[in-house]
Amino acid sequence: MARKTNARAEPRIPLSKDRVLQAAVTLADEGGIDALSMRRIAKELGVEAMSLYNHVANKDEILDGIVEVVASEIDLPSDGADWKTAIRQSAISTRDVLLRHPWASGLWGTRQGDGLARLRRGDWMLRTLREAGLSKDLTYHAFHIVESYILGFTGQQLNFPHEGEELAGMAEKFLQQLPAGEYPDFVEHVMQHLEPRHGDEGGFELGLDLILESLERLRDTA
Amino acid sequence: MARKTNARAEPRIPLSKDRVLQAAVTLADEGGIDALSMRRIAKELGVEAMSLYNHVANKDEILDGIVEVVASEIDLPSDGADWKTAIRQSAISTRDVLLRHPWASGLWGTRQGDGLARLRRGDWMLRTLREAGLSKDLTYHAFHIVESYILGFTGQQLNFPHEGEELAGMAEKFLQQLPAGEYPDFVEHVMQHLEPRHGDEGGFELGLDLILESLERLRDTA
DNA sequence: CTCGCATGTGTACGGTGTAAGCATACGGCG
DNA sequence: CGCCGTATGCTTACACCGTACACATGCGAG
Repeated sequence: MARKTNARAEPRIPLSKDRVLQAAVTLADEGGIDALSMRRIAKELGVEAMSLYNHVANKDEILDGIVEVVASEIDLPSDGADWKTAIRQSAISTRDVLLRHPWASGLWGTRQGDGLARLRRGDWMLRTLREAGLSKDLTYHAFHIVESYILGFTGQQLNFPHEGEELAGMAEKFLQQLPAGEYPDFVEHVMQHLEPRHGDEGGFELGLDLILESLERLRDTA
Repeated sequence: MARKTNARAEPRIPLSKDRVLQAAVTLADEGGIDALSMRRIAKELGVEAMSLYNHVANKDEILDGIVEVVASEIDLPSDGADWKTAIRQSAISTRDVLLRHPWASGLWGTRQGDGLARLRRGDWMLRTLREAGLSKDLTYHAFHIVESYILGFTGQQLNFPHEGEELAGMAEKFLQQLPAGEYPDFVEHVMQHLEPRHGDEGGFELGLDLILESLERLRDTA
């Protein structure tokens, strides 16, 4: 009553790049990356599609942006701890974040990734390796190796149905249709995936520790 | 003159799933995965888009199919060689194939992958590990670790501009725009990418050997 | 020869990203 | 206070996408 304008009660929060990215992340989390369309993001924000373009250049910028949002969720342990446990923690955190946003690992691998959050993370990891005493050259390769492993493992894990229920059903159908007995080792592997003890929790850390210890050995023998 | 029908000289090869997949691979190789549309594949084959549906159920089947095409290009060394060199060779071949079809690693990581070629490869690798004397459990994890590394490393390499020329240009622009001196280790890493001696050839095999030797050590101490 | 089915075509629908032009509302200025 | 420029949002439109559906055609089996 008091104000003539603004009869609507809603405070009308203005749009912003942050709000757009936030909505995009939410949408992707709920419906997968294919659910991300400019029109749907707009609807989520109670707005028309073209309005988004006042805050982002195009859809690519949104994709880059949500990867950055995800990257900024990754823990980078403060310095002081042993380098192996530090990298271990951040690797696990990276994996957790990527599993929390199942669409992210695909984008992470596809986009250039020159955003601040990813840059900060890369720098942190390189510094940690350097301060651990790895040579310049070894650090260069170690970085690639560790990153490859984290991304590769997580991506692979995401392709598999993670919920036990779903896994069992899919595995059964899969085992039935493949040439009977022709690929016994593969069959065995699928069966192992069904064993409850392989929750794929230990698997990741096992390989990670393998790599970290190898790097340490390389450092000490070089 | 002889035949009344078939005035056209062209023999009119009939369509087939194989021809469709072949065209799709060619198109993706030339223009990237985004260039793959039903209409464009059809045009490549001198046909209308809807005709493709007589040979494939939908676009997803095409995507699965071209990943299979790629997978079937991978070398699986015949048994007999040392297990480490066998896996080494096939890993390198896998990487080469994925680099040859830059769109493939994305699909490889995204699709379920229950095709014959991928299945055959998986089985081959698992068998090789088993015959190398790894335990059931260790084989299970070793498989994931090696696969993760191959896919992760290759994917990462693909995101970087591979041609020296392009790399140099991008790196320069990149280095200029990032907060000056704030991320020295990352800067150093980018610089290392520019050094000719890091053609990323050795890098892949270095990490690979690291992993294989670690697995061997695990096998012998278990 | 004829019939039926496999193969290819044409059209249409709902979806996509985004270019261009228009409406409006708000902040800084006189 | 009033004005105005600019930032923000809306509308319309275009080209392209995957594919459902109805139809044309030609070839092989009876």
